[in-house]
This record gives sequence, C-alpha cells and structure tokens, in this order.
Amino acid sequence: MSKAPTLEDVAAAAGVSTATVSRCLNTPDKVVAQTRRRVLAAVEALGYAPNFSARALVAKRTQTIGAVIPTMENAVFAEGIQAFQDVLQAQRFMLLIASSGYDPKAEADAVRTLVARGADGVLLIGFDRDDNVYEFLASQRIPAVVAWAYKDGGPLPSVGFDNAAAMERLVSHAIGLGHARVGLISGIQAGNDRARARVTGAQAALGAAGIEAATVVETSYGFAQGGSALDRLLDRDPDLTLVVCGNDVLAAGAVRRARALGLSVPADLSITGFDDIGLAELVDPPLTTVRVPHRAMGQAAAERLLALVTGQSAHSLRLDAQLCLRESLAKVRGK
Amino acid sequence: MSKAPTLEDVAAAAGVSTATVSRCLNTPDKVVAQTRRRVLAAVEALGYAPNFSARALVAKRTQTIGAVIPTMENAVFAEGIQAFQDVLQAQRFMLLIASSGYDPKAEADAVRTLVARGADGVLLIGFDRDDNVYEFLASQRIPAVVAWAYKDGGPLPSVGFDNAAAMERLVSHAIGLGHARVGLISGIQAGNDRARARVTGAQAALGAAGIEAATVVETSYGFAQGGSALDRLLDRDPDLTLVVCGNDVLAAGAVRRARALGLSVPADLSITGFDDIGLAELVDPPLTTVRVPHRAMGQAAAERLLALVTGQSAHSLRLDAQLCLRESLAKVRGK
DNA sequence: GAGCTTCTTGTAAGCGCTTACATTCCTGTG
DNA sequence: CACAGGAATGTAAGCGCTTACAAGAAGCTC
Repeated sequence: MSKAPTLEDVAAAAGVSTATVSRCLNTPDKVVAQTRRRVLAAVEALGYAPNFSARALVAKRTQTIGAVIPTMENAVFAEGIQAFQDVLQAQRFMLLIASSGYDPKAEADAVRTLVARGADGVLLIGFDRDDNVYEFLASQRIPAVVAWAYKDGGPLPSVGFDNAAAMERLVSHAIGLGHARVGLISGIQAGNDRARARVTGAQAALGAAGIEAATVVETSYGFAQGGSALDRLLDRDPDLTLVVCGNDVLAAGAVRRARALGLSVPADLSITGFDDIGLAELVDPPLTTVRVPHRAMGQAAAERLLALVTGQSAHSLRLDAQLCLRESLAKVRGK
Repeated sequence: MSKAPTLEDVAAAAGVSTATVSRCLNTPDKVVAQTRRRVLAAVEALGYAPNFSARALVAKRTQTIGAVIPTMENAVFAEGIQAFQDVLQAQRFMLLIASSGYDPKAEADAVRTLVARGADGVLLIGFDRDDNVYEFLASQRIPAVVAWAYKDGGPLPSVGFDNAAAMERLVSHAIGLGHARVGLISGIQAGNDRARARVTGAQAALGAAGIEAATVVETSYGFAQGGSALDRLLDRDPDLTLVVCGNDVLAAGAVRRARALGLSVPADLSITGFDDIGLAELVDPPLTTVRVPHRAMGQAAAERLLALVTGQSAHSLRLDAQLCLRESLAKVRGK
C-alpha cells in the first residue's frame, strides 16, 4: 500500500464511475442497492478514506470547529472543552484547538488562523476582546459562539451565566452571616470579563448592604498565588473576617496559607471560592463556592455552534450558577 | 466582501501570474523585490488569505497535528496537551483533538479520522492498542509518537517514563517503612498500559520483599470512586496498613473516605497517589506520590513529532519520575 | 557578438473530490 | 409495441492552489 487509495481507485475496483462512488458515500439512496453493495465492498477492500482537503475544497465546508481558550491548565476549561468536543465528535465534526494564554492579541491571531484553516465555526471564551475580532468574523461569515459568559444582545450568541449576579448572591449570603470586613482575591481582570464581573458583583453586594467596599488584590492563577495574595490582603487589613476569591484554586491556596498562619478556617476567617471544581470539596475545610455548569456550557455551546454552522439560528442561553455552601464559610465569630 | 479573494484575484490585481503570487507567499526569494512588493500590496488590498484546503490538497501537508487522548477531564492530560500545543503553536502547527474516552475502538476510529483529515502527524497516549492501528499509521506513512509511556524498541518512538519502575520504587520505599499489608486501588487496566504497569510495579516490589501480593481493586476515575474502592478493600482486609493508589484523584478520594471512617492518615493507614497533580499537596494530609513530568512529556512529544513530520528522525526519550514524599505515607505504627 | 549560463516569470497540469448535465436503461401507458 | 417519463449511472468541469517545465531576459565569457 504505497499511497492512500483515491475515489478513482475505488471506482475502478468496483467497475463504476467516480460519481457513483461519491454518491454512495454522500447520498446513498441515489444509488441502487446492488451497486452500492459492490462499491462499499471495494471501499472496504481498499481501506479507502475520503481526502478531506479535496472534499473541503469543493464543498467549502471542513466539518471542523475552532476553539480559542485561555489555557487547558485551568480545569474549568478542560472540562468544558471536553463536553464541547463530545458533542462535536458525535456529529462528526472535529475540534481545532488554539490557546491564547489570556493574551488578547494572541487570541485575535488565533481566530484569524483558525478561519484561514477553514474552521466552519469558532468558539470564544467571554466577550472581552477588540471589536475588530467580531467584525472579522462577521465579514468572513464565520458563525461564532461565546461561552462562559452570558450577555443578552451581545455581538454573538452566548452560553453562560451571570458572573456578577452569582457572586453578588454569594457575598449577600455571607453578609447575612455577619461579615462586614471583606477582602477580595481576584484573578487578572484585564481582558477577562468573568473576573471583572465577579469583583463587580461582590462589591455590589457590599454596597447594597451599606458595607465598605472590599480591598481587592489581583493575582495570576495558582495555589501559591492564592496564598501570597492572602498575605497581601491581611497586610492591608488584618481584621478581615471573609476573603472572597475569584476561583477555587485561589481559594484553596488562601485556605492553606491561612491555616499555615495559624488561622482557623472558618472560625477565624471565612474563605469562599468560585467554580466548584473537583478539589473544592476536597480542601479542608471544603469550600463554599459557586457551582458553575462547565459541562453544560460546553455542551450547549457546541449545540448552538453546530446549529449556526448548518444554517439554523441559535439563541443565547443563560444557565444558572448555584451557591454551593460548605464549611469554609461560617457566621462571624460571636455573632 | 461577497466571497474570499483567490490567488487569481490577487494575480489579476498585481498584473502577474498566479504562479508568481504563490511564489511570493511561499518562496519570496525566488521573486524579484519589485514584483514582490506589488504582489504583497495586492494581497494587502484584497485582504487575501490562502485557502488551506486547496493548499493542503496539492502540498499533501496540512500543518496540522492530531492528538487522541483519553479525556481532558483528567488534569494530567490537560496539562500535557497544553504544553504539547504550545510547542505546536510556536511552529505554526495546529492541533486537532479527538478523545477516546479510554475506548480502544473509539481510539482507532479517531486515528483514522485524524489521518483522513490530513493530520501530518499523530500523538497517541500509551502503547496499549491493536496492532492494526500501528500498521495503518505505517501504511499511510503518518509519523506518530507515543507519550505517557516509554518503551525502547516499541512500534513508535515514545516520550515517557517507566510506570512500573516508578511504582516499584514508591512501594519499596513504603516497605522500608514497615508496610506489609498492602491494598491497591487501580484505575481501569483494560486498554491502559500505564495503569497495568503501575500495578505490576507495585506487586514486583512486594514480591521482591517476600511480601504477599496486594489485594487489588479496580475502579473508574474520580474522587468518589476512590472512596468506595477503599471500602471494598477494607472489606476484604481490614488490617491493611497501606493503600497504594494508581493516581492522585483516587488517592484523594481514599484519604477522604478513610478520615470519614475515623481512620487517621497516616497514623492508622498510609495512602499514596501517583502523578502529583496540583491537588496532591492540597489534600490533608498531603499525598506522597510520584511526580510525573506531564508538561515536559507534552513538550518533548511535540518536538519529536515535529521533527518526524519535517523528515528528521526522532529517538525516544525516557524522562524520570521522582518520588514525592509527603505526609500521607508514614512508618507503620509501632515500628 | 555568438553561445552560454543564470535568473525571473509564465503556462498549464494536476491534487481528489462534488455535482450539473448528459446519457442510458427501465418502466408503464395508450 | 412505440414512446414519454423517470431512475440509475456516467462524463467532465471545476474548487484554489503548487510546481515542473517552458520561455524570455539579462549578464557573462572568449
């Protein structure tokens, strides 16, 4: 077997024309059963597989979806992308992956590359990017969907939840437990609308309760970073009773650091996370957090993108994120 | 902008032939500067981007690498794939992802699909698969690399470490601490040579020390599964002093369950993990485990695959996996 | 300045596939 | 039984690109 067999080889082997072979593969009912059987046997015998480049060239469809995500090291995206991929795979679409590392310029480049590669549709994370990315997509008529964020009437259909509202609910709940000295550990907010919305939501809850805005420390992703962010926060205000974190990994790091400092969580200090990734309930004490439906988002995003790609329409979907109350958040001591 | 401009449009605009435009884009030095400038201006003016399908069709190279991984939900693969992808992206290659969900048949299908899609090379996880996958790859002349496993003289170059040897070292160390009643919680071994090798390695260490082979419980991936596997193990032998787990997630689940049962870890029961993913040091007590160089594997695998794709040769790489001693493993009580 | 090499550009043949259109072969009808 | 009409299949024209080969231009040697 020196080279891959072509349609023509199959046609010759089956004693039919290439058109018939093509029809057998794409529109089987246009071919009479007997012929079809003969052709399929030849396909089998030669181990024929269609050449997608050729097919794409004429069909102008590649059956490929591109996704640009910040990084798969974040479990949140890894899980969501897996769900996204499962839906794609079931529909015989393939996933072309690019990562931006949270860099808007890298993201814009990746989108262009993906489109040049013939992606039929593109998945984007969050709305926070330069307008000309949206314009580019529109000018190329490439369907796209935003996930991990929800915006009604945004530039693209989206599948997500309201980060600000969810965080606001979490913090309001904490306020109900008596917390009034609050610190915030946020992920990097630049170019990340989810991170920003979470901060906004937390401050809104505090504002609504007439409580002083939280001190905010911003840090990159990681356990260690969560720990040192806690140090900085306590430096600025040693009397905090609650530290609200932008995600579970930062929270887990903060919890560990707090305990290393001899603080008992939640007796001395309550700490909350966000995302509810696997480790949230594993941390000691288990994290109070917000359960984000990552898989559902990935799945719904895939369904919507596939709909758009096949010429159907798709509306945005707002999922909801539930509070997930565990032991890391408790009443303020003495209240 | 009704349709994307083609090479021909650019040629017409620049007043040259399509061949010249093509050369400007691919082998600029074969075109005299003045012409080149004119052509590039036309490219710019029309917003031309080459059609990859057409290019791939004739060049028989797609600048695309395919990867078939069990699932990205496993942090181990998510991290490794991210590293793999980073290398690819730097070399302007794209990553086409498929997942097998640990199903050999799905994996074989995915490989075929990837190759039909024109992947220039393929990344596979572990060696455990039907021979005809290797034959298929060979017959199609598609370079492939195996990661997460190392085998000298295997059917494909590989980048990995010796799972059996690493586990053997870990268990030998534990034996040195006095453990002689050992249980094993393994991931599903069918179609997973890493999981099998870990079991083999553990039993080898026990055998070498003249200790009875460990009771083995096999379970799917997840915290909860680790917990119930521990139950089953203790059912069969309540006097275990050490439970060796095939990965950190199972170990974390086992630790939690042990504590829920009122057992103190490691005082009553030592538990070890494998992989050293982020949560290993977060569990209480932190897990003794084996540090697997996931990122380094992903990166080295990408470099090797890229070398093969560009016609160079590549040799296997054996990385090493270090023991990572933390508190979840301790001397047997009273020794 | 003839004959040669070297460099630049053009011509045109595909790559493997889909599909509009043409052709052939059946059917059923009057 | 001739013929319309439909079903099954074949013919061949591209899709947008790369590249072998041809052709023309320019510089060189002797």
